[in-house]
Amino acid sequence: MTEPIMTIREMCDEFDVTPRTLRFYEAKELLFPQREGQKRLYSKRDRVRLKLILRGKRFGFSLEEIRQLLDLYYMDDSQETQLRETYVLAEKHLADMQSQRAELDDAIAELKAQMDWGQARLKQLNEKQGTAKS
Amino acid sequence: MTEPIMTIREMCDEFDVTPRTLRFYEAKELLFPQREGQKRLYSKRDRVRLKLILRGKRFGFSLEEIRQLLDLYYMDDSQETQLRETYVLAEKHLADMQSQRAELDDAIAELKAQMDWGQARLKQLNEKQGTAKS
DNA sequence: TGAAGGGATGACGCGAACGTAAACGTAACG
DNA sequence: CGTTACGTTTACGTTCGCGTCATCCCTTCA
Repeated sequence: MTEPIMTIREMCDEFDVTPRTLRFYEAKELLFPQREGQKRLYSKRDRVRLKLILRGKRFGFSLEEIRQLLDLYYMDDSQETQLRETYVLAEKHLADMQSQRAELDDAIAELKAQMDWGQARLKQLNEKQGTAKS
Repeated sequence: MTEPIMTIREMCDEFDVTPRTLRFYEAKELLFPQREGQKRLYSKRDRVRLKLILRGKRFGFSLEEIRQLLDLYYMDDSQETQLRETYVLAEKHLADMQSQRAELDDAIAELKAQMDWGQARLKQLNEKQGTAKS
């Protein structure tokens, strides 16, 4: 299993990001690595958060949206109101992802149809050339 | 059915974008409205393209990527090489969307699990308060 | 001891995707 | 004939998400 604590460079290698990016996320309060003197040290918690950050980006969420959602995945025994608000936010997030999934399915189906059409056209072109040459 | 030809404002209302955005897309060669004197007039073709543009954005593609893909949906009887290149591009696009779909499924499942956990915590809190008050 | 390597901290830069303001055209309405 | 509404062009401004120096600070190792 991987080390419980990693340097910034190890993080960069594992997640394929630059040091600049990690420091940037920290400045934006999405990550909170511990310090050993000056140096940043990333724990498993940081790795989980970074994974979620990159996933969020992939789905088109802004860093600010992601920041708010991150608490979702580290819900501790906080106040009920806090927990409740987080839950509501999660519901919206879920709804958004589900609708995005539906749209994605549509888009995939449409694209496939277009590609079938294109393939048919290519086949037609090949046949024409084939007969012309023979 | 909606008018075959629309002004810039009608387009904005229908697709919830600003005039600036439509002109910007035109400058980037994603849209090609006809002109009546100075005024832009948008045909059904433009509406189809705009819909695809917005969809592409939703899935995290850049305007430049989208521009290249748009030809897919209006493949005419162009050169074979052109058609073939477009087809290859489409395959990549499709692969990307499919992997995005898979990731999205994972993310949805994880989020649901987290929400179940949160809901259990909330229930627990309510019960405590309930017994305390009774 | 000094030179190299890894990390930290500003600070400025940059491309994408528009926002916004200024200045102009023109068509219709009272 | 003025003004109101809608559209156009030009151009500079803005936010996001980092990239890219320049400079500094330890640590280590020959």
